[in-house]
Amino acid sequence: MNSIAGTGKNRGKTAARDESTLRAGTQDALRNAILDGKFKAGQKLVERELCEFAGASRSILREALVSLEAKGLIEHQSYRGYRVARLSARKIVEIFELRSSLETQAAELFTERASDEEIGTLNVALTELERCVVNFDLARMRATKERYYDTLFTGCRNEEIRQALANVADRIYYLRSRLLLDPTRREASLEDMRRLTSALTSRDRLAARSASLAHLEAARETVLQIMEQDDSETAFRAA
Amino acid sequence: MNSIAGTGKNRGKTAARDESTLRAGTQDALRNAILDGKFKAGQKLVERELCEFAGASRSILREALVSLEAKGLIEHQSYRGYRVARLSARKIVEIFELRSSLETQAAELFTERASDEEIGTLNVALTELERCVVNFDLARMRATKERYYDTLFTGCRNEEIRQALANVADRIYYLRSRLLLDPTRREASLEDMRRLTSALTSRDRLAARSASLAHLEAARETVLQIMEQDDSETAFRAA
DNA sequence: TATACATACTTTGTATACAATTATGGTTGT
DNA sequence: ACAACCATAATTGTATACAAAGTATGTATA
Repeated sequence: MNSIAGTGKNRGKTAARDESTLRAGTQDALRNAILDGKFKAGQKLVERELCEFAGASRSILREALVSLEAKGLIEHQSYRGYRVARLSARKIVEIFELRSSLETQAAELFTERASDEEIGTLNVALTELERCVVNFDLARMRATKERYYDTLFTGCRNEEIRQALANVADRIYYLRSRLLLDPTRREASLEDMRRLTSALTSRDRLAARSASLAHLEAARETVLQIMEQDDSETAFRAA
Repeated sequence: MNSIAGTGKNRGKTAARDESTLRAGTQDALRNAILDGKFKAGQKLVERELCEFAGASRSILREALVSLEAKGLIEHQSYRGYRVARLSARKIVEIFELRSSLETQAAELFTERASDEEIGTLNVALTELERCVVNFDLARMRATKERYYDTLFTGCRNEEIRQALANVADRIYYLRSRLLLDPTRREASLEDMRRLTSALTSRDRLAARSASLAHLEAARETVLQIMEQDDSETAFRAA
């Protein structure tokens, strides 16, 4: 009946998408629910309930599910339906390796293709980031970091890589807040980004590559630590 | 009606997939039709006709289409339906850069994780490849090359990267035959693979990276040449 | 306790209807 | 002949009902 998708209830938290069709809106509503943790990892997704939640008919809902499955956000088993994707420690490592490979390539390409304006944007964002760290302004920090990476991934002038990175980001989105909050990491991360920014600004391809690699390696280590921490029980189970 | 999907008519040409549900079978049938060139780039895909072709109902068919769209094999426009994805020269370059990034990462990881058996398999495949080139046995060459890369992508022990590479391969599948046929490229390519295999065998990460990069760069150049060649008209149009 | 069975529920697939939008082809006016 | 315009057909988007197949669950029985 009444369509929730695209009518405001599920807007604003994460990026707005193409909601020109009901399917796109439904898909976006589900995606947001997953990213926001409304649907938790491993949770069973029952079609009937989702129809109600999204205000969509079954046809539309199922198409949305198929698309989300293709993007790796949910899993499917025959006659057992869909559930929110669960990430084992191994899977997370794999995704980080994938991300590493893409992000490093993006950084390299950026040095050759980005406009001077984009380089300027990076530096502005970095400066703002420094302020945020000092002021413990996490919300602004989050937004600024997003702006920084948006610029980086746009500046590499490769839509395929940008898309793939966006997908990867969605899949490990739920780790983000804890990564940002990690106190030991915060200063080191900033230093990494200073190095990266400097390399990108001077358009030094090799330096950009190595800075990017170092940053990602450090992030990966932090994630693994976090995971060991709450490894004992919840959330993470092998597929 | 009678379901064609998964009943033999569309089997054998390309890899067998999960056909446990009709949807999976339908999706696979369409994918094969696209890879085999039965549906050509840019061709309009009319739902009613596809239903008949795949022997599936419209609901199932549309789900299959949604999935193929997510994988980048077909494009969609609202109220204008689906068509087989068209690749502009720019898009091909982007995909090659994506592939480059993934494949070099795979090669690097292979040097650290592959079993000695896998390294053996690579060397056997390489030897066989040499023979194929001498004998102009293109069919066997194709199969052997597939075996080589399967081994490489499995040996890197990263399912995410393997999957992403499989996707990329699908999207540029139709270029493959022409790449293999290129006479100037064939010897050079073999030399590239000798270098790569040697680096992988000695588990030399850096050498593997640079060999992989060189190989991909050469392949990219060849593709661009081929494209300029038949650039004048058919097939390739900007999105 | 363990097995078998009955039952309810979920998923999968089909068919159908109708609305929304686009494509097509012809008519008209110039 | 040619352009704008309109009526109609074709296609896609959305919704719903129903049947078939498989899964999950709980109960009775050995």
